[in-house]
Amino acid sequence: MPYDHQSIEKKWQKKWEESPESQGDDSDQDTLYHLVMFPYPSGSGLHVGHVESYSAVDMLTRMERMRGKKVLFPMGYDAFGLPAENYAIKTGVHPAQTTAKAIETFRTQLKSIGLSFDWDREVSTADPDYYRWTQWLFLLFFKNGLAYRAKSPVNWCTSCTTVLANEQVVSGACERCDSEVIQKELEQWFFKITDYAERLLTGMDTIDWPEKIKAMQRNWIGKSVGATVDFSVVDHDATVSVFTTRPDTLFGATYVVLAPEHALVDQLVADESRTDVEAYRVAAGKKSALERTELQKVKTGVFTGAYAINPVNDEKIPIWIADYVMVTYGTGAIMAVPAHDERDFEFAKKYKLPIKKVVEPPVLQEVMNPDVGISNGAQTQVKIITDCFTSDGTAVNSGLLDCLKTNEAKEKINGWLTENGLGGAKTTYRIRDWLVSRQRYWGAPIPIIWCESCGPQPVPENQLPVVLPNDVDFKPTGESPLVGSKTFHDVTCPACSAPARRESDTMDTFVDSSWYYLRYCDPKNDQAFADREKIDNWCPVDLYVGGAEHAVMHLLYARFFSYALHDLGYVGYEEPFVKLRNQGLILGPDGDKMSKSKGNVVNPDEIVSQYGADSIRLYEMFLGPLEDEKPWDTKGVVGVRRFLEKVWKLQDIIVLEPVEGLETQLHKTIKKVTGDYEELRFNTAIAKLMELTNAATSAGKIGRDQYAVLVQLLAPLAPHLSEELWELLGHKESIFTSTWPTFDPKKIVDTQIEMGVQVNGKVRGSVVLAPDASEDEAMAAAHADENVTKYLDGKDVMKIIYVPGRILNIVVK
RNA sequence: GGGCGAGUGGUGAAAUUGGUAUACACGCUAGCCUUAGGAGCUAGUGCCGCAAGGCGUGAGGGUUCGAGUCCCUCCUCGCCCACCA
Repeated sequence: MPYDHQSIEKKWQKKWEESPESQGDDSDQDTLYHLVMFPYPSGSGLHVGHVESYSAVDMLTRMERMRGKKVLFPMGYDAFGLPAENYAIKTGVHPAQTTAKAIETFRTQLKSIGLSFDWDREVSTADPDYYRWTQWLFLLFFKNGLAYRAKSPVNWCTSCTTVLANEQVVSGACERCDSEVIQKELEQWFFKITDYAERLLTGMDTIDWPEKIKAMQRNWIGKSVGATVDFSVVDHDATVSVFTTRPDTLFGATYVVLAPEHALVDQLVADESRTDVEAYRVAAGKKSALERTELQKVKTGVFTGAYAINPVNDEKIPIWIADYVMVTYGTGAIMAVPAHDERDFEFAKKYKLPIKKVVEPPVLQEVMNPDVGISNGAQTQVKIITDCFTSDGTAVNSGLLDCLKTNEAKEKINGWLTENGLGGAKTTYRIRDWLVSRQRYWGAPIPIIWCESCGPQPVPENQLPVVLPNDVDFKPTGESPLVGSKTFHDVTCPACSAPARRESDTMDTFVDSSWYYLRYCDPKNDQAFADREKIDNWCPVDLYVGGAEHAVMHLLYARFFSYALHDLGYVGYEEPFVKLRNQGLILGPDGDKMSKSKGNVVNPDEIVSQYGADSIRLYEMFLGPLEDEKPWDTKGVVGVRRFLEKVWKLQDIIVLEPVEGLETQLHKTIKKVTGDYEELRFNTAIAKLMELTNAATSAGKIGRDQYAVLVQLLAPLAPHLSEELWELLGHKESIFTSTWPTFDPKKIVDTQIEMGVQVNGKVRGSVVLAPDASEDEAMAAAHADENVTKYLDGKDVMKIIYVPGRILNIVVK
């Protein structure tokens, strides 16, 4: 009987559907929560990249369940979002229809690869029963001061006349129509993620995440320790406050720069400079974010005609505006110290501004290698960029700071600034509050009602969800399509009953995905987003797997939500995802990123029908380490398919008694495979299973119980085939109700091992020995090897290094 | 400019963490079988060399009995961030 993947996979998928494996009730003690990033249900269906991460976690989940753990492993859909809405603009087909159809397709595809999701817990963010709680969470944040409304510059597409999210701006242009994106000042809704900047930073020390993701989040949060310094303005009743990380260089400040958008510019600018300053501000405002950052080669600026007083030495220094200073960072103003900052140096040279040296570089010093204890001759050369020195050193020309090292000088000047009420130590963060409102249709409506007299009022909880209306025109106008819906827009104020209007913006879809893993814990609950006990039973998530592209968006937002919900008493922990792993991109066969335009997209359906679900699962895991980028090679699928066929054929050579010669290898395989699965190292686990299969094939026989163990080890990877073989072995119950095999430590000890013999460090032969053989025995064996003795003849043995079981090295002269 | 990571056969990749480099698989070569095969089986396959032997993990140094692995100096590639004061 040949291995017929199609009938086997159909048969078992049907059985799993009819009697899904119990995932345990919510009061179980021995629980794990395995999570994969839920997909956006795109019209093009499941991608091989989805298969990669879902298969990996499915395998670990199946093993843990066989080891007696209750594992929550849910799936859902991140169903709101732009593509469906854009499709509606083009075709008039309602996003709800497009999305529902795509979800159908995804579900069918996911089931076709035999993933053991708990389908009872499936969620969709576009479902009113889901977004009702997204809205509820918005109101929770609103009532607790974590959601607020403010004016802010946002990305504006001139052609689509609509706001774009940062991620929808590609190289300064609209991703949809490729036209220019400019900055526009609009009033928007924000979440106060900045309140959590420090905790989001320090919390990372407690979680097992890839260093790369942590680094990206740290960089995004952008903590910077320094000081503020207040400069009074000559002939004006005004103070310019600047932020600097080098307060120790205050004596070297020779001018002050404000961002063009800085609020004080209007007040300070001298009449004779007004025309120039205005022209510069207009020009800067027109520049896109792209131009302002990428055309950084040339710095430009304009003198305002005003002067500031350096508080530490009473020097009168000019105030400039320049767009190399960002209004959004620090105080939007800097003190320029050209002698010790490259940007200021460049600017000062261009505009002939004075450069004053206040830090002396340290002298050259010899560095001792602490490991060796002797000088290795390496030296640290101080970095001198022509006349600009940016490293630490010793203060000079700095009055009270003279002769102090940079660190000491910082401390001293900060104290002085504080004492004199002129500023002092200050830490800033680069992260900005999260802009969550979108002038879009296909998202969760923001549950706020605007009243002339009462201001923004939360929609009463018993009126949630605020359901998306259907009487809308999707054509972009610059306003949310919801404005056009009379049934939606015109309401009464919940506080005073006066006529009022409903907020017409919807929420960023990242709000939906910031809490979805909580909904899985209790997906049918209509009293709360989830029951606290159920959350605490499963959460935090033990293992989270998904793409690295979400490093500073979803993964940061979800952490913020978790911290906020913790503080408000809704969850019992701060960090939501204890362990995170990123799957590497699967590239096209040509080594390029898969894309429709390149025509190198591999459709998993075709692989499933031709080779089988078990083969595609196994193949994607066998490709290489989960976290690496790997090119797809359809020919490689043949290899794992052959392996499955070999396993299938082993049925023909089953014997009743265990085959002695396979016993050690079997137990070593149990050990290796179990450990590898735990670490998500499926490629080496599969290789080990192949070796065992090859060994059994060569031996021409395998014991019935030995075969059963092999099938069990294979079960998480190739669930359909393993179920079938398990049944053929005479079992009535699913293989996944069986107990995961354990190895016998006594059986993994080799009685004989092959060991290399080196002469002067070069391998010259090998000997077969007991692993605990004595040095004399090892030497005797080595002398019996003529290739070894050839190199020993006529030489004196100086030294013998013998590491039992590892190596014998004979040093001769 | 900053951060993270990687360079091993023709290809995807292994290497018990300092102990016989290239496991496993693809591909390729030869042979067998077959009407045929994008099927199966057997053997071979790092490089140079007829051989003995030599050389081999991006390059060059170092430590060590022994280095893909540790240390130093470089080179190349990938990803992310970037006028952040």
